[in-house]
Amino acid sequence: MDINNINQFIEAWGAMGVLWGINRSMARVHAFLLAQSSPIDLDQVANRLHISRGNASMCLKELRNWGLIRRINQPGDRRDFYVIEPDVWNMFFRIVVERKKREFDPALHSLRYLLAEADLEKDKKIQARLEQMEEILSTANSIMNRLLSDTVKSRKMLDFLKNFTPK
Amino acid sequence: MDINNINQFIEAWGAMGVLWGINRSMARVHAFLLAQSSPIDLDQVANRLHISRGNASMCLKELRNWGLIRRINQPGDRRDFYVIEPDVWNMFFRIVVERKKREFDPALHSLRYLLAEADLEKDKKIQARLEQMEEILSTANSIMNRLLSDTVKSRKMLDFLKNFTPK
DNA sequence: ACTAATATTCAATTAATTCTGAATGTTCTA
DNA sequence: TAGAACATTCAGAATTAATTGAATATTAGT
Repeated sequence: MDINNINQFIEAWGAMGVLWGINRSMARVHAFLLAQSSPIDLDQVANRLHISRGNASMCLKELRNWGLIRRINQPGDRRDFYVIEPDVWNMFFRIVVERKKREFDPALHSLRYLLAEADLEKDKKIQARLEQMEEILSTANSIMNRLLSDTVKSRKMLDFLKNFTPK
Repeated sequence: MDINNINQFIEAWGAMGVLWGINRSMARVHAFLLAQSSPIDLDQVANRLHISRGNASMCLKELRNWGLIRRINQPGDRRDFYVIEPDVWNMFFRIVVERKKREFDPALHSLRYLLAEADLEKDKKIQARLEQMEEILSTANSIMNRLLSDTVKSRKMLDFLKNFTPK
């Protein structure tokens, strides 16, 4: 994989990351590590992507929180090195888990809170609408919880759905 | 539903919107319309949420692009009025369709482009990783396309999954 | 315990996004 | 076709988010 292609990939992934709620630097760091086969240290990340060491440090930390990369140590070397999560399937799994936690769960929580606290008696139409929303999100929530508790199960589910149509 | 509860809901929904990539004003306008049972015009939106008429106009336009609200006309009234998409299930459906279009599709496209253009021969490990990513995203893509082409089918699928565990 | 090498934090800066409101466009009525 | 009522656009202002880099912390070797 030559330099130009890696650069192109890094920028494409970076732009895309912005679209789906991961900041640009973090997505670029992720792309860079995806395109490397040996461990990379903080300086290499900062130099290659032309970002500050502080920013690189924060991006690597955040990618680790998402479970997308791993920190490893080389014997006889004090520096921290980073590699991409080796199981690709697991990588997507982590992204879905993280996004559910950040986006979906607060939405459901806020809706439930509203239904519990608000005095909706006066407008049945609105109450019915919000209750229906809660029901749909609850169903989605329990399906996701069941699937995301088990990588193997998720993978089987995806394979199953590939050839399934409800009638 | 009293004023305080509506206000609380609007702000909660607004904050949440930011989390999941819809801007604050747009999410607040959406929340306001969700909590109304009769059609609302642009002035009412701007006044109630303390935003400019220009901003209100853009938010209403964007919500219409997402398919989350409808513009209607009252006979004998020149103003445009807006109501929430009446079918709640359809509302979520629209959100998923729109987010797939904006987030998922460009990701898959950029990955496919890279695989087609890049000279990956030199590093089989990276090539294998990217190909596996493409395969997973392609599978997810075809499942989504099939489901999202048909509201009724989607609904049935959700009901089916509620009680299904792959073994 | 001191020094050197490396990593992290965070206040200040820079960049990106959102919002405003005046200008402009559209549509209806007379 | 002129004017009134309403809607939309978009350049610049205001706000919010991301980034830098100097200060601070951590770790390992001596």
